[in-house]
Amino acid sequence: MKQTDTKTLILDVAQELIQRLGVNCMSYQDISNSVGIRKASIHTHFPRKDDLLAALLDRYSDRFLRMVDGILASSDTPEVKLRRYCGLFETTLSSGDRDKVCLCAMLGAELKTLNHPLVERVRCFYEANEERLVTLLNDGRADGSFRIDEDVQTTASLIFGLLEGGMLVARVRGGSDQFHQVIEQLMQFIKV
Amino acid sequence: MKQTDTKTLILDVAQELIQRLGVNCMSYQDISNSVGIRKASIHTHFPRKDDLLAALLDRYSDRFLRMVDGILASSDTPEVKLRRYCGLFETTLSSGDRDKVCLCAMLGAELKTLNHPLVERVRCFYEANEERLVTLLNDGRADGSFRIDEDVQTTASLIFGLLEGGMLVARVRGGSDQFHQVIEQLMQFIKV
DNA sequence: GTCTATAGCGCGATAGAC
DNA sequence: GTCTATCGCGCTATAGAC
Repeated sequence: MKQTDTKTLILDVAQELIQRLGVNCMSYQDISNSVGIRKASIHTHFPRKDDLLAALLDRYSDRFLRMVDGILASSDTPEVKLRRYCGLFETTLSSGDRDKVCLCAMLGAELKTLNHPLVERVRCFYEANEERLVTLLNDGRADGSFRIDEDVQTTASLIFGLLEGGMLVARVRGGSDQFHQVIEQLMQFIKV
Repeated sequence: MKQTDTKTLILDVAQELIQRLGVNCMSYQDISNSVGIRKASIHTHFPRKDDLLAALLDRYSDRFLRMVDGILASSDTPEVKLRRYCGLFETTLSSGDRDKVCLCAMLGAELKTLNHPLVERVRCFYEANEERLVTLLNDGRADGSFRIDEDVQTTASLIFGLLEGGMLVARVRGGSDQFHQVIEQLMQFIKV
């Protein structure tokens, strides 16, 4: 049973700050205050800010996609699987101070301020999610639970865009409650 | 015939910078370089940065909602009106360097870094848009062109969330082409 | 690995001449 | 209204002691 090391604590705090404020309002000083370490010491673990962001994105992407794959591998029906997938985004929005969005939603919005290696990571996260959605939608179409016309990829883009982008909008209006209803209506559109 | 004054030029450049990079990467120095004026002179027109942002949001909101009201007041069918409304967002994404999003989409993402008077303006923009959408959807339901179940307000939130939030996601994947297809599929969901 | 100290830069904002 | 000059701050990053 290993205790949480400093590196992990730094990543935890950085992630929370970005999810709330954005990458350009997350500073080594802010992390320093929360972790209880001097800001110069952070450079021991992550020499440059891009190193920290790359490590953070890799960790986040791994964790998130592992949860998604867990859902896909379950024995649930496609409809339940899709609901559970949407639930991942709902949980992010409603957890803690209720003002956190997906890490890659914030980074996507601030994409033009990121360096190339980070841009690629965000893009990969989006693509990986849409790939999983395509699989899920095809399964649901095969067993007759979803009514999807021709272009499954576009439907996947629609769903992901609504979840990932819509949570940024939902936060402005004040809530995960409204976000939940929107997702429910999306399900009605897709269900046969 | 009045020529474009400095104040307008400053707002134009500031808007472009925010739509591309976000509010926290828009500086008086950047504006200075593009407008061809020293950065100290900008304070003559907008003493504090929040003054500039407030004026910018008011101008943007007025212009955008005037276009929306123009669409609503036209003699088009509800379906055409909705397509034209979606077109406003498509145009933003495909104009210029193809990497601009709605001003209030960026500000919504960075909401937690804004001061209260600005937060209210973003919130009002969202509400005003959803109000117009509710009207449009009710019209379409009345004349039988839209098949919407019970909760028109939720459908409006869904559409606005997909347009406003989805354009942030679409920009990452590379395009207004994909965004256009997503909107087309949304129309298929809504049409009777 | 953590600390103190500091370099070097960009930022928003102000003062005062023209 | 625009300019030059400057202040004070926060930022990323580095150097060197412990």
